Amino acid sequence: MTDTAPRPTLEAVAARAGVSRATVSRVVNGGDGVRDTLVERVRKAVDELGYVPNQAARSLVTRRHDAVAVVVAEPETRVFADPFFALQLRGISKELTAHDNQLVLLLTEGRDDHARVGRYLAGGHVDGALVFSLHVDDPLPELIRRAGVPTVFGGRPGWSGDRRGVVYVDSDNRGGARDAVRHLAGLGRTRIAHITGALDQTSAVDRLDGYRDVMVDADPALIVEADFTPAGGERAMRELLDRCPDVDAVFAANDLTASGALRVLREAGRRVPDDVAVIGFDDMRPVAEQTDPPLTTVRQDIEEMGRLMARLLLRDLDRATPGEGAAGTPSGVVLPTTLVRRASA
Amino acid sequence: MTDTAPRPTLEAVAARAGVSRATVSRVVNGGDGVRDTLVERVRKAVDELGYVPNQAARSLVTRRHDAVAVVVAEPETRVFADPFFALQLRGISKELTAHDNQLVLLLTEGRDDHARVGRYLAGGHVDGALVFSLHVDDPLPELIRRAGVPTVFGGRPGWSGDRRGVVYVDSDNRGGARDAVRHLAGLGRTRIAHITGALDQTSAVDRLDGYRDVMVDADPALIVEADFTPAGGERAMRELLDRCPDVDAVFAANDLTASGALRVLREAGRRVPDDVAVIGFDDMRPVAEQTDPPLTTVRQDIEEMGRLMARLLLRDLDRATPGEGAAGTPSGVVLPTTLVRRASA
DNA sequence: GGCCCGGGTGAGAGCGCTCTCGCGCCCGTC
DNA sequence: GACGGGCGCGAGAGCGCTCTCACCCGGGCC
Repeated sequence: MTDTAPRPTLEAVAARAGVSRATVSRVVNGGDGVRDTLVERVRKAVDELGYVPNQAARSLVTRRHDAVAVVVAEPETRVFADPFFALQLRGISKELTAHDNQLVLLLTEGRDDHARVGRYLAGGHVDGALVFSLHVDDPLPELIRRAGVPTVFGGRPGWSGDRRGVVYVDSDNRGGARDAVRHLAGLGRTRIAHITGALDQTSAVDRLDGYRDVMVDADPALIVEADFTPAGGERAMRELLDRCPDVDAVFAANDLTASGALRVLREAGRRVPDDVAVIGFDDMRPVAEQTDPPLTTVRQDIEEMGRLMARLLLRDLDRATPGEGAAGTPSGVVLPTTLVRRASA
Repeated sequence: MTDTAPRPTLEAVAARAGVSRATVSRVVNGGDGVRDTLVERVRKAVDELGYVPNQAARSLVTRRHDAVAVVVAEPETRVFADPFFALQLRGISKELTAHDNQLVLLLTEGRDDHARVGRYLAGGHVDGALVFSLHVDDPLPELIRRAGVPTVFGGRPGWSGDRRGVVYVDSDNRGGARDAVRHLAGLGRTRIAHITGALDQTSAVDRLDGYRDVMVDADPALIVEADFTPAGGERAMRELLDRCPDVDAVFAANDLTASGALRVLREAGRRVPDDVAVIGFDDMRPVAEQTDPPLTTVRQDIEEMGRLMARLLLRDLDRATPGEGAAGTPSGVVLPTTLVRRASA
């Protein structure tokens, strides 16, 4: 089966159907303005020959690629530590597939790669880009702006540059955090602590803000900075127990952090939730369901985030004029979160 | 910044450098056989104009795309439940990037999608494919064979079709399983059980085989089938305790399964590792390190698997004649595993 | 019955690149 | 100093497609 049978061209189909290349082209691209009998004949020829349009030739003239780049910053290790990434990708993929677009994945690794990505995007190989850029100092957004490629960001971008026309999709980190803390307060807890995420990411900042929204005049000692990792959660929890032995609830910036905190609490002989109630964030199933006790946490619809990002981008691409006259475009879409009650709070 | 400045073409660069298109093309593609002074002039013009070659035009004539498809079967939920997928992708991405190849991600969702993937691959949009196809009855391999696209599989393909010339990369599931079981035996355990994975996947079958290699005349009651999930692990462990209350060690097909088993053991009041030693497989960090006690497990170098797959494919693509005369091609490459000792065994 | 209008079709010009040729020039050789 | 061999370069064709434009033909109108 290694016959390198030359793939049939438009020309071949045209010859077989007894029409011109132009007519075949019309049929292949929708078939408007072609007599039914001819459409039929051409379709038949296409089938018989197993004709598949040459995308390269098509792109050359249309300047359309029907391909979208998904850019993921690797340092975003969080992205690799949990199924977040996979789920988001799944949402994106579904949406793109439904619109016959391909997904070109660009994983970046440190600073050097930014240039590569910038070059690639500027090179006009794809029609648009979906970018996950959650760091505050990320140079990527600026590069992308310069490349002039329609883009939707995943997560509220935290950089300081020109923000006009920036489109992003995020979950309601702040609202979710508020719900979590309110839930703890509703349980009668009064010494509610917060272990933050890495504060160079907007999601961590937003969750902290949500906590503060509810705990308006919280004891500053109840806020400990961590980094979204279990080890960070352990460290923070130890510090917390040391500083505020009377702590009776902890809202952790994510489930991994919560799992670390949980371990330290157990070691310290504190019962969860009786002595200390704990809530996480993300609803990372493999973690949240396996902790002891299972973790109460804030769920976000990750797959839907991906879908939405893709949908927004495609809508943008379909607008004939990619000019930024798109006044109707919302610059940010925020998806709701829900509190998932398990045993830890 | 929405200036749709027409991207410079070879022609433009040629004009600016005062040479012909052909010369610019030569320089852009390596610059052999061009005088240094001219190379210099052309490079300068390229920089000044910010010239980026039009990939579509290039592909049209070279029939090369410098792009590789990565096909992941979605039903492979396992792939989404752990960082396996992300890590493998990372390895693949690194290797492809190093060779200036793009990564086109194809996520399939049920049967209907197979046709889509087949069409895409047959459409000659990519130079090759990396396919994760771990199911026994998967129709994908056959489709791919017919598409005539150079392909490397991730995981030993389990299908029953024509196997000649099939290239795959796998970890040494069988050897790793042997190591795990031998370790348990070395601890003096005699009633060593095995909770299998989903046996329609070759990895599960191979791990079971490895167990059997060591436990040549194992009590069949010690083998319980599960499905790679924590819930499956719980169910299997309960059954096991019921059937063989004297069980003193468990080798679980993966870490998730082990975590489920661990929970049941704790509920049943069995101490780990004192009463029952437990070993997992995969070294899925977020799980293996968070269990109580931390899980002894078999680690595989997942990222390296990805790299290797990409490397094999690229090597294949570089061979001018893609004909299957490649007698030197190993049909399968198996990566070693290592036992990671933690507290559970 | 001639004219015009319009829908359906085909001819042909490119899109931006690569690659084959062939020409010219410089060097080495006798 | 004439000649042959190569190396460096440019001209030009063509990859497979889209899209504009002009053509043809039938029907409605005056």
